[in-house]
Amino acid sequence: MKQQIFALVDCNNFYVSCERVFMAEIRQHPVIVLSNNDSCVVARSNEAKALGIAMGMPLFQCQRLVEQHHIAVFSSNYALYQDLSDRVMTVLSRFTSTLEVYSIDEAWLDLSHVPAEKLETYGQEIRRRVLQETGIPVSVGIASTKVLSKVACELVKRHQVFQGVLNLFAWPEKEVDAWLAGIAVEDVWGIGKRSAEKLRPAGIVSARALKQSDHAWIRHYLNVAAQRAVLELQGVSCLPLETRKKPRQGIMVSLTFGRTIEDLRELEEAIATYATSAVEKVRRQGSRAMQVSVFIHTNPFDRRVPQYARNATAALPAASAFTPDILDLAVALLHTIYVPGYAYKKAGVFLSAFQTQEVIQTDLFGLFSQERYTMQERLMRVVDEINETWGRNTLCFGTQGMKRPWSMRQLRRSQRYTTRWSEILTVS
DNA sequence: TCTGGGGTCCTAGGACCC
DNA sequence: TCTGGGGTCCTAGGACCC
Repeated sequence: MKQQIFALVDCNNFYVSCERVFMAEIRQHPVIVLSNNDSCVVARSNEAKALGIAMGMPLFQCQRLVEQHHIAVFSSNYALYQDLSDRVMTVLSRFTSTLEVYSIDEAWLDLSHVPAEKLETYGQEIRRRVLQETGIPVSVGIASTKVLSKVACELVKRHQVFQGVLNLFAWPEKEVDAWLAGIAVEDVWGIGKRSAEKLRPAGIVSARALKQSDHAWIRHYLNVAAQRAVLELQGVSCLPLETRKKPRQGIMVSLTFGRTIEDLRELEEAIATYATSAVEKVRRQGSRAMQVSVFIHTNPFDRRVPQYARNATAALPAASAFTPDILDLAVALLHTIYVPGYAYKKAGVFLSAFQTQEVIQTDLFGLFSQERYTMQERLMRVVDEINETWGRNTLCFGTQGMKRPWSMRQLRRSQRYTTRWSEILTVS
């Protein structure tokens, strides 16, 4: 069988790069992007990394660095990032018939159709096209397995000399092993901090040591995921490309509030808002949900306030993607777990036990008739279309509240340049 | 003062069945 | 004295990922 060729394309500091596309003045400047509520750092430019800003660091912990070095700070602008991601993926799809979109900023391409001696050039061409058509810089790692292509990408980012593309096929194994020795075992895809801690006593601290270990022993000592990582490092492909988008098995919407909430009425608004958004996602993937879960909790970081956390789950009488069904149950569940007197900081709604919309479950009494489903579906389609065209929550349910004073803080969001006419880039 | 959100897969253990 | 054994399904929790 012919050797499969995997190319991983990874957008460099993706969220930062998205902001830079529309703001020439921050292209040479340290930049960070924050998580919801402007709390933690989730993306950093190379300049910001060099200044010592760590991934996941709360903003207040690096506030001084930010001021000292005039670091540009952004709230996350998911509408912008998702749209630019879609454009990047469109460009990539022209280079292969087999594309796996792995995350918002990464994709695997099957390059088995490219002759070995042209791989490097092909990778460079991918980079050039993506940059030219979207403004996003990417790194390309080419190898015989997914894990090795991840390693290649990591090396590209560490060493300027590769100029954005590393094809591991072009290097002797000895050379590759020397590079692997410089990569910590927890930086191997699939090996996390916990597993790395367990590997240390066995003297396995680098990717090279992991590669040279006995995969059967690793399986016994850790688990099957770690075993696959070993085999993949050895060039045995265990993780195939997955091009079919599998429908989600569960859909979660959970957000930290901009401030704490004590009032049941406000919690209802939050739960209703999250439930509405979750069921929208369920409809978008063509499913109906049978099971609804709700959770609320106080701020676990705040030691001074009494803590409380609970969740509740219940099943609907029949699977539904009709917002009022989900909304009613979610709010009812909230009532079963709400206890007054706590300062709630976060809540969430989780929908699961999906069925596809082709399946119609009817019952003896005609409560869930075909007509009823059709009517509900039509109504939801109209609501979705209006909200898509005129912006989220143009049409919404009363329970969601109007002002939503608890909603998240996003003080530094850039314009949604590519998805809202009113926010399009102006040139003066 | 200030600490993200949304997923997947695997495993162990209990319930249940024959 | 001595109290089977194997299979399946479900659930909760752990680990990992971006």
